[in-house]
Amino acid sequence: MPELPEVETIVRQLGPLVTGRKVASLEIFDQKLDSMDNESVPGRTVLEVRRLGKQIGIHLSGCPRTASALWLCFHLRMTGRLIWDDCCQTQNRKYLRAKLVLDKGELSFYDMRRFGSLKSYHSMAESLPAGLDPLSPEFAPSKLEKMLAHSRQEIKSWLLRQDRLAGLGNIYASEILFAAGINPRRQAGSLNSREINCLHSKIVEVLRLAIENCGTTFADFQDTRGQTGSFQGLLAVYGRQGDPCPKCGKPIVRIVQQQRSTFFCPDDQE
DNA sequence: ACCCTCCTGTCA
DNA sequence: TGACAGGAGGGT
Repeated sequence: MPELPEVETIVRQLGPLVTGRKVASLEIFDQKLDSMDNESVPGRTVLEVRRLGKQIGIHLSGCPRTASALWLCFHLRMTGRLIWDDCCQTQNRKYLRAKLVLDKGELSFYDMRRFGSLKSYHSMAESLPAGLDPLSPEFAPSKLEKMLAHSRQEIKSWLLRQDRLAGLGNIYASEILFAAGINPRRQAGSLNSREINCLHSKIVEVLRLAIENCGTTFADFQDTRGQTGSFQGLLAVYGRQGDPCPKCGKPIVRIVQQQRSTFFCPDDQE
């Protein structure tokens, strides 16, 4: 499920639930996550929960064994879910990959496709060579213009590059380009100043609106409380090939770029 | 700058 | 049976 708005939703919920709690244990059930050193986690206290791009970082204090603080970083990839106190047994236990047990409550990491990851770092920055967060104050039109300059990559593909902007994914890339009226096949470096300003403002607007709506949910439940987002009701083009374009009424078209679907309106996106 | 792959499941 | 799924690292 997770692009920036969904991850932000999880982080906002998780923060108040776990901050100040003490870690009792970290259980790993999937061999793919075995590189995680779960012995070094018990006894630490949760200091904060933060998002970096699409990653979720749980900041842990030092402990008697190790003085230095630690970041537990989750990346949910396609099907990862972090579920707080799964009392309702809403999730299929078969996909339980790890569990962080606190002095009160527990956080379960489910992941059907097992693309997700859990690793520990001494700082969050080292977890990924991440690009700029599009919701950070540093993200200005001039900055976007510099990043786009000379790139011959198609703008849709460029928007998915986490080493440039960290957090956009396949849904919001299509939605943002539709809102900005920019054809997904345009070369990134070919956008003029007017288009870049528009793109910049739509990136921020679409992400903020999606966060206000707790993200997009396709399957049943997603977030830490098993709640669903509601932004799927506001999607203009994603998954809507053949549906009438909200602006002009002509059919939305689906194309494939780098083996991934892109949805757009050929009439409204030049 | 692309294509494949990692997994498991659903749907046409 | 084959296409596709909200992601991204690795190889060419």
